[in-house]
This record gives sequence, structure tokens and C-alpha cells, in this order.
Amino acid sequence: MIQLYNSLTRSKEDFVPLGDEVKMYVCGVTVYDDSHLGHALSSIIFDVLTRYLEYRDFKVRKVQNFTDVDDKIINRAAADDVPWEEITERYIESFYESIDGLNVRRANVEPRVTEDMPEIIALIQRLVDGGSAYEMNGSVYYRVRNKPDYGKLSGQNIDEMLGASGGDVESGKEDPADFALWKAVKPDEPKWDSPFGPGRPGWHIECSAMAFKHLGEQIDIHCGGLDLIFPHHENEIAQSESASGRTPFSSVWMHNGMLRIANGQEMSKSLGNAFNVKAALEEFSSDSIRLWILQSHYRTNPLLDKELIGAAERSMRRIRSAVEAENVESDDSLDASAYKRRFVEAMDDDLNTPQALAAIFDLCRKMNRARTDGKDVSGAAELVRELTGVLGFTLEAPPQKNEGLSDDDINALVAQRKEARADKRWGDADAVRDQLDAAGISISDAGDETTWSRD
RNA sequence: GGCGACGUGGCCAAGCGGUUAAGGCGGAGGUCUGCAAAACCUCUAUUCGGCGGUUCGAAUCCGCCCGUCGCCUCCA
Repeated sequence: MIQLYNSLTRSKEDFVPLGDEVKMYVCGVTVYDDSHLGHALSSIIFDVLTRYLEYRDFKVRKVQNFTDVDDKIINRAAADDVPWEEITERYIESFYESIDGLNVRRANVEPRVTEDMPEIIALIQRLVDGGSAYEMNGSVYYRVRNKPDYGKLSGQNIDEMLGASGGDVESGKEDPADFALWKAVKPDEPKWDSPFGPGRPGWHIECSAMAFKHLGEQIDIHCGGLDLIFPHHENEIAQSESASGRTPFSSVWMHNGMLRIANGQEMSKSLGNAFNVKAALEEFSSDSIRLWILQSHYRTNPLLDKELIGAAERSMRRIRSAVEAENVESDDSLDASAYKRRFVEAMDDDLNTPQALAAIFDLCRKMNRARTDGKDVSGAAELVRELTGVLGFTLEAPPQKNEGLSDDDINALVAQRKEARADKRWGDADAVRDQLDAAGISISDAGDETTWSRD
């Protein structure tokens, strides 16, 4: 039985989907800039969740949206002096490059706010008709105090929150706690026609509308970063449940932790210290980035430190070499079933990827040992591929950097060294090895055969 | 002020009431090797921020203290 931690109940619960298909909604990105490693973290974690659910024979329908109407997009367009549509196209494209580079599988449906506008407007209308929302000067606001359990996700109390934020500035609302579902048009901003007048959707309504449209009014899992709990997810719950009259909107709420920067500062776009995914992929393999992330539990706040990603790269080499080493055919084969059990047990327990990885590392060591004992480890190697696949690893060697030496150059030098070794001119042989080493090529002798690889 | 998270070996990080406190990186020694690399073996926390308490028994539960951090405003 898979157990997942539910932010709503603050406890681990047995996972039982409502229907035949797991309905999963992931709060996607606002496309106004390149993706950073915080997005990578979130994407990888929920990618692993879908892969694991499928591994455990669930059918999953995953919806992940693009927010392509937003203040930040408008600001970015103004700063770059281009139409806002150009900004969203550019960064949707960029998002795909990043996510593909990280071997994250795409969601089944990837709706955009601009494409689901009729459903968004209809949902707002429904809230107005039901008395949960009201029009005011061309805008529409959600009436927070009409929902007695408002605050149940974040544990926030409306009055205490208002006391801290120093009162609200948006005029024309019945209550400062109310939030905008529809924003009346302002000069030079994108706008759509609606029964309430021209304008654009507020921040939270899109996710409810898209979840309703593509999944239904009650879903199984809703995912996003911890930072979205308030106000975004709190408001989504309020408006969704008010509209549908059904509780809960989502059975499970899953939230990933926030990246910590090595110097102790939290990741924040406003600090301008985001670590670009595409830049990271030039320096590190997707496997090493993934391992670095999955070696911490998804609800903790992993440390972003290049040293740690580098260490993960070395760890990946251990797994790859254990899987790729030549197998000895034998009747005596290694039984790896206990490791599979350990993996499943760990993953069942709220996606305990650090423990799942520990099982894989232990298995790799066991394989290397069994191999020297003359055992057949092909079945075990297959299992490692299977389990690492569930975690989204490719097991591909990192992209090789061109250090100025061509393969022919290297082969010539290796041949030269082989000759020197045959003559027992060890000094000459080692000089060649040093030369290759300086160029980032490491070599390894196995009997007469010498193999080389780029670092 | 309100809501919440966390402090485990040199570093990262599991464990959340009871066998020898996972795993990775790093380090030391060894086997193998002409020497290396890789791999394997051994070692690298009698101890889990501090002080009390509950318990037959606590890293794990409770209280206090110290220290980091997140959210309450746009953010995965």
C-alpha cells in the first residue's frame, strides 16, 4: 500500500484513488523567465511520483498547466519591449528544453490559461451565481468569509493574517481578505471579454478551472511547492469547493520543499540568485542533478551546492559501472529480489527516495562482489535498470566534453603507451597516461586491453 | 505577532519508541595492478544542538532553552 503525506491532514495516509485513473494536477510554471533548479526539483519529484504510481500499476492522468497571463509576464514584456505573447512562447519553449533535458516526462495535458478562458469565465460566473463571489467595478472577488473552513490547508486564521499584512490596499472589496477572481482591464494589459466586462483572470482561479475541465471537480492528488500553500492552494480549495459543493477538492495535497542555497539563503527569484537549469545541464548530467535531488526526501529543503551535484555525478558512475560491467554466464545467478522489495517498501512510504537509492547502491555492491565470485548477475543488472528507470535515471554517460583530443588522437596515444608497456618502458608509458589525464581522459588496463573514457 | 519546518559522522542525508544509527561523497589502510584506474575488503557517530521529564527502554514522545530556515506579498 502506498502511503503519501497529505498537507491537508498533516499525516501520512493510504493512497486510494477515487476512480480507475489517478487524477493528478501539478501547479505549473508562470512563463516569464528560464526555469531554475527549484522548478527542476519540483518537476523531478512529481515525475518520480507518476513513474512510481505507474510502476505500481496505477493509471495516471497528469495535468500540468502553464500560467501564461500574469503581472510578471506583462512586466517582462514591457522590459523587453515585445508583445507579451512573445514572452510566453519563448519561455514555454525554454521550459520544455529544460524539462526534456532533465528526462522529465511531459504531463498528459498541459493547458494554458489563454486557451481555457471560456471555462475560467464560466467558473467565475458560477461562483457569482452561487453567492460566493461578487462583482465590483468590473472586477470579481471571492467572498472569503462565506467559507467557514477557509484556512484549513495553511492553518491560517483570516484575522490574524490581516493583522500582520497591515491592511489591504485593493479598494472596492467587501473585505480585505477577499481575493480577485477577475481583474478589470487596465490600460496596455491583455484583456478578454466577459460578463463582468473586459479584463483578465486573477491568479488562483485558472488552476481550479483547468483541473475541473481536464480532470473533474474532485481529484486525487494536487501537487506544488510548499510556497504555494498560502495563498494559492488555500484559495484554490475555497473557490473549487464553493463552486462544486464537494469536499475535498483534492484528496491529497503534496508539497515539495524549497531549495536552500549553499550560503544559507533560501532560493528566491527576487534575490536574483536562481540557478538556471539549462546552465546546470551544460555542467552536469541530468542523472547527477536527479540523484542530487532524490538523495534528500522530497519534503525537506535540499542544499543547492555544485559540490554535491559533482559528488552525485561520481555516485552515478558507480551505478553505471555495476550495470555495464561484463556479465559472466553461469548457472549460479544472484538473487536480487530482496532489493526490489526494499525499494518498493521505501517508495511506498511517502516516496522515500533516499532509502530506495540506498537499496540500489547496496545491490550494485552485491553485484560487483558476486561477479568476482563467478555468479551470473544479468538479472540483477536488469533490476537495477528497472528501478533506476522508475526514478527517471537514463544511466547514460554524461555528455562528453571536447578537450581538444579526437578519438583518433587518443587511440594513437593509447597504442603508443601499449608499445611502451610491452617494452616495459614504464616511464614512457606513464608519461602518456599523464598526458591523457591532463586532457581529461582516464584509462584503465584490464589484462592486455586498455580502455579509455573522457571524464 | 500568527502558521510551520529543521538541527544526526569531515560534507550531504535516511531513520521517528526496542537488533551492531541506512546510503552517497570525501579520507585512511589493504587486495588486485609494472605503477595506476575501476572494483572489492577493513576502518572513519558508544552517539543523534543543549538541559530536564515520560518510559523497563528515546536520535525517535513531552517541556524549556539555544541555533538555522520557510510562509503570512509574486514564487516550484
